[in-house]
Amino acid sequence: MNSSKFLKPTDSELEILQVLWDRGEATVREVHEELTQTKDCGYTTTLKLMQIMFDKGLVLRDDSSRTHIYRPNISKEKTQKQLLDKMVNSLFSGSHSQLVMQALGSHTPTRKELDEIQQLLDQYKK
Amino acid sequence: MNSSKFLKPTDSELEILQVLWDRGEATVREVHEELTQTKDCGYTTTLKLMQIMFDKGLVLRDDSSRTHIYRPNISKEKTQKQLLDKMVNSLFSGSHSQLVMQALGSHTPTRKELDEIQQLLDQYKK
DNA sequence: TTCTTTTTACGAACACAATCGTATTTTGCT
DNA sequence: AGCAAAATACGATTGTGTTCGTAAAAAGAA
Repeated sequence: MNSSKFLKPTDSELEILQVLWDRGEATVREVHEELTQTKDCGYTTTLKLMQIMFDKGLVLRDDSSRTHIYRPNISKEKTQKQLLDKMVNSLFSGSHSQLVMQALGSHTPTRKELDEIQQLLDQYKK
Repeated sequence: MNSSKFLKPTDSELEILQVLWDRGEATVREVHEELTQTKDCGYTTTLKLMQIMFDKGLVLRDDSSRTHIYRPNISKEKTQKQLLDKMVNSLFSGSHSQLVMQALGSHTPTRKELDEIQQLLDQYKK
């Protein structure tokens, strides 16, 4: 009964989720260290954000020990799907293939990428 | 020298742009009529949004006659590309093909869609 | 002309995201 | 025990998106 309702993470929340998805779990300190390699903000800012995410149910928290340990409570795949669907509806008139075309068209894929996509396509053709 | 800087339209602004892209141009009334088929808001809300969009440079405005006429000032394609790129970076680690895979995987494409994508793929393979 | 309708303009209110300063609590070191 | 470092909790502030009420201006109808 958690991830069924549509919770759209904000941009900052996505940055944090990215770290949690990568590492599986992390402390505020660990997340903060990683974030500050890209952007610049105070420790308490990261802390506050993660507390809010906990309140929203976006992450789980183990507060049995002094330093709390956070884990994602929504899967990367599900989140990707949700935001992708939202984009398809708001920008591509609901057409997934339109989006695929645009994604493929706006950057030249590598050989490997081509093969991967081709494989998926072949699978559907059967 | 206008659309070079990265202007990210908000959700509400995208709804309005969608109408303008479809019709080419429209009055506030026309946009509002179309919007209220989906969502529910007052006329002045739509007006205010479009005025803000004008200030931001997202739309052009012909105010030579009593009722102003609005036209988009950013192309649908360019906007799609911008937001798609943003999503690829924030959610797919910069991998376009990852996004394509997810988009294809989360909904079964029609025969026509398959052919279109295949055609694009073939083009790259050469 | 006078009244009603339509449109634009302006500003206020509300919600929420993001940031940070400060206080409190806990841990570990001397 | 006493002190410093690290972590959490709390509240305030700022910025921005969204909504709407009201006023002013313009157009049209009686």
